[in-house]
Amino acid sequence: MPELPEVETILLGLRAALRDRRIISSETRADLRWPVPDDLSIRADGKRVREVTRLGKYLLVGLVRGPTLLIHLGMSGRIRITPGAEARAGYTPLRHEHVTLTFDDSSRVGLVDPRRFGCFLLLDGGRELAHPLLRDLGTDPLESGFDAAHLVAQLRGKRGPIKITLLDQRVVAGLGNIYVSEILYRARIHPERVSASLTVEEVTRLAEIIPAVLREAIEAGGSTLRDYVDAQGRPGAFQHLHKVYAREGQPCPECPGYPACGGIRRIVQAGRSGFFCPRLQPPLSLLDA
DNA sequence: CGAGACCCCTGGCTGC
DNA sequence: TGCAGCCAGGGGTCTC
Repeated sequence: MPELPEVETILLGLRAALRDRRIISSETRADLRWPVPDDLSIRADGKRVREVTRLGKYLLVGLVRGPTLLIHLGMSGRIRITPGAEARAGYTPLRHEHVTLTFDDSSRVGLVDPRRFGCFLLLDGGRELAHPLLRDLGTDPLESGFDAAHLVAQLRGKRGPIKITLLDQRVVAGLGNIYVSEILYRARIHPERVSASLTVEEVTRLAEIIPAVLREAIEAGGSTLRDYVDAQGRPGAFQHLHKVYAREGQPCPECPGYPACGGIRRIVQAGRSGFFCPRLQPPLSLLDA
């Protein structure tokens, strides 16, 4: 479900809600992709929140003199925040609310994830980046280290299609299926182009467009296709600004070729749908072969 | 190393 | 109304 813009939007809500809060108790009702650690209460209860951060699509809640909660929302996960005043009047976990934390002001934070592709793990404080799930993550496109030279280096030697390469979290941390289609459309790059065949000019364009699209999406509160809502329960609006995603057969908004061109195309790569304009995103460059 | 198939799981939608 | 089949914003693991 959530890609970087959605996770970032959730992060901002979570950070505001958890500032200086202390965990009073924690409840686990079901396991996610991996079992929720059964020593969660032992290690987390009584600990104060130090900071809430994000790495790619992972949320990290660091606790003072304690572990760091590592949360991934998978395809269908969301965070439910209930203010203390409301929770004191009575609190009922939602269907599929697999983990609930109660804080010192009675507020609750729940992890709701119907498909259970997400995770909720504990990392040792101070050694978070050594964890296998975080160790190999690529650069976050909103960080300063993400620029054209960096992306050129990342794509060097990559023979796979650019769409699949950009989805690889070791190459760029945080991109997902929606935004990759939107980004390649805006960069006028066909999703099947061999990654290493992109010209420096094209990669430079990508390196500018990737953070630009993500920032615009964050500004709009993310994309809601079916069930995404932020930590306060609000849907995003960026889906209204999608140019190609899930628009097969519809006219590309910037292409004069419709209806002769047949409109936006859908292709499947690595089992996932992708969308592009066949005229604005030509399939081959002279460097491909 | 890379690429592809398969798996995890629930729910919404479509077509019969 | 029921049901089968397909699809979904992610990603780990295994095989070749």
